[in-house]
Order: sequence, then C-alpha cells, then structure tokens
Amino acid sequence: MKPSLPEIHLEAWRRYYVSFWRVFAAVEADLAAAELPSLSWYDALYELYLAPERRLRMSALARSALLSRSGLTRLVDKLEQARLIERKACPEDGRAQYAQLTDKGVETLRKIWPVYRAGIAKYFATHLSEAEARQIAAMFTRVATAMQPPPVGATG
Amino acid sequence: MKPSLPEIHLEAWRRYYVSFWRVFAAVEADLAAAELPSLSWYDALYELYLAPERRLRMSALARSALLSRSGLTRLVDKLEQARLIERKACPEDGRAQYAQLTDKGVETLRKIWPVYRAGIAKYFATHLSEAEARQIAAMFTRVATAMQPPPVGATG
DNA sequence: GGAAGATAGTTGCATACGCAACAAAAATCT
DNA sequence: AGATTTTTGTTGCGTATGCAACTATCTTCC
Repeated sequence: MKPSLPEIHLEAWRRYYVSFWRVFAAVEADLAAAELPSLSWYDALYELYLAPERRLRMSALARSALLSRSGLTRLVDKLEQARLIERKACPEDGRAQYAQLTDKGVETLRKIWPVYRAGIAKYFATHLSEAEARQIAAMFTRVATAMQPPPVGATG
Repeated sequence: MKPSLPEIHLEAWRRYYVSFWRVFAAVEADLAAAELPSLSWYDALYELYLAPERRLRMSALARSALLSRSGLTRLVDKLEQARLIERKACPEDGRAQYAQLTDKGVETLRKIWPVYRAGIAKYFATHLSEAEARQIAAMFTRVATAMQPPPVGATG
C-alpha cells in the first residue's frame, strides 16, 4: 500500500506526536507533584462518573479507558484497593462484573480535576484560540470516530 | 490557579487525547503485525538519522526521543544488541557517549517507514484536508515549542 | 592546584501494560 | 437437552519505562 500522503500531513503528524508526549508528560508530572493519581486512574474514574448509575462492565470500561482487558483488571484491582470503585456481580450475565464508582471515587475525581484542568490550560489551551479549539475538536472527532471501539486488542 | 479554559478547549483536548491513543495503538499494532520494531525504536533511530554524522549524545537523544535518560540507556542497549547503533566514546567529554547509527540501523529505518507511513495515512491523514494539516502543523508547533526540551524529567 | 558541586550515563527497583492461556458462563447449533 | 463455540474477566509472564542512587568525569571557585 502506498496511500497518498502529502508532506504537510507528515509534518502535521510529527508536530501532533511530539506535542502529545510533551503535554502528556507535563500533566502527569503535575499530578505526581500534587501527589494525585495518574491520568489512567482519572480516565477510568471519569468514564464511570459519566456512565448511567456510575457503573460499567469491565470490558466496556476497558474500551473507554483505552486499556486492554488485562490492563483494566489490574487497574481496577488498584482502584478497588483504594476504595474508589467496587466490583459488583452482574445479575444478567454471570461472567460479567460491574465496576461501580464509590463516593470516595467521585471525591478523588474532584481532587484531580483542578490540577488536570490547569495542565490542559497551561500546556495546551493557552496556545489555541477558540476558533482553533473548535477546529481541533471537529478534526479529531473525525479521526477518533473512524477508529471507533479500537480493535479491542486481540485477546489480552 | 484557575486559568481561563473555555469548554471548547476541553472538548478539543478530549478529542485530541483519545485520537492520539487510538491512532498510536493502531500504528503500533500494524508494526507488530509486520514484525517490525516499535515506534520508540523508530523515533530514536530517526533522530540519529537526522543528526549530523548520524550520531548524538545519550542525553540529547533522550530528549529527542522523548525518553528519560535511564529509559534511553535501556533502549540503546537493545538497539546496540540489534547492531542498529553503536556506542562510541566522546573525545571532548569522558563522561559522555555517542550513539552512532549503523548502516543496518538505516536499513531498519527504511523497513519500518512504509508501514509507519501507511498507518499515518490510514488512521490520521485520511481525515484531514491539506489546509487542515497545515493548521495542525502550525498549532502544534506552538504547543510543542512552548514546552521545548521537556523538563528532562528530574534525574532518572 | 585542589575541594565542592554539577553533569553524563548506568543500575536497582518498582510500576504499568500487553499478549497468551485459562476458567467460568453464555450463546449457538443440532 | 447436549455439544461446540464465543465471550468475560483473571492470571502468568515478558517488556517498557521512570525515579533514586551510584560512579566517573567535568566545572567552578577559592
């Protein structure tokens, strides 16, 4: 395969790629400095927060939180130890488990958010006008939805 | 701190964030399927390829390849075992080491590129016009350069 | 010139994550 | 209903990566 790929798209990719890693690392560093959990915890907790009844089945959460199923199992282990979520059996499906956000989980989300928000503002949003932000949102919506439920990664 | 952060910037961040992970995972999966090294290898090799005399000092390479110094040490260990680079003492500074790209390293870069390029095209570029790509390049250049040599992460 | 401090790269240890293999429970097919 | 296949979540194992601590070397300052 040799799809058309104008030079400017490569340039865009490169900038996008390095920006992402730098911003991501900076945000993670801010969270660590504030002794807060990392973004992977935030992502999982936030997805649960948005979900109906604040609970999601493990595989659904894995997809939302951009993790493999095994990765999610481990993450949920830790979140459960920290009392931020609880595992609950699923009545309709004996194989399945719900991850249920606890009040402490909501509270943790509220502690993380100001720091995360400040990072987004400092490292990302400052450099973008509202019109640009709107464009980014539109463009990356296309990119993300084209890949939808990511391949869900083989087995894992 | 409570920096101004209009909702649209948050939306932009979210889309950017999930797009990135999905595209990244898809590209890595393509590379793995083709039995090629992962992007971190590519990044390091490519930075060396661009460098004068195809060599860079370890810490410079760590910065370019978006890794901690310890992370880079390990990566270079593996690249050296694979004969893709060589470590060379630095005459001007007895503490320093050069990582020097080998011919085999260049060859490997050439094997990876078509697959990487196809991934960029399929998962990223398809969704963007040239004008949009130009905008992305411009916007993320601002984002990336504002953070310049990333904090270089403490010690490690 | 020598001591104190900074810097380059490496190593020990801990953590995060994925894949493959697995057990249990559906779902499907006959 | 019973056998086969699929799906769900977990576990074993390997890998990637960061931080802190370390050594060797360079720099600075007296």
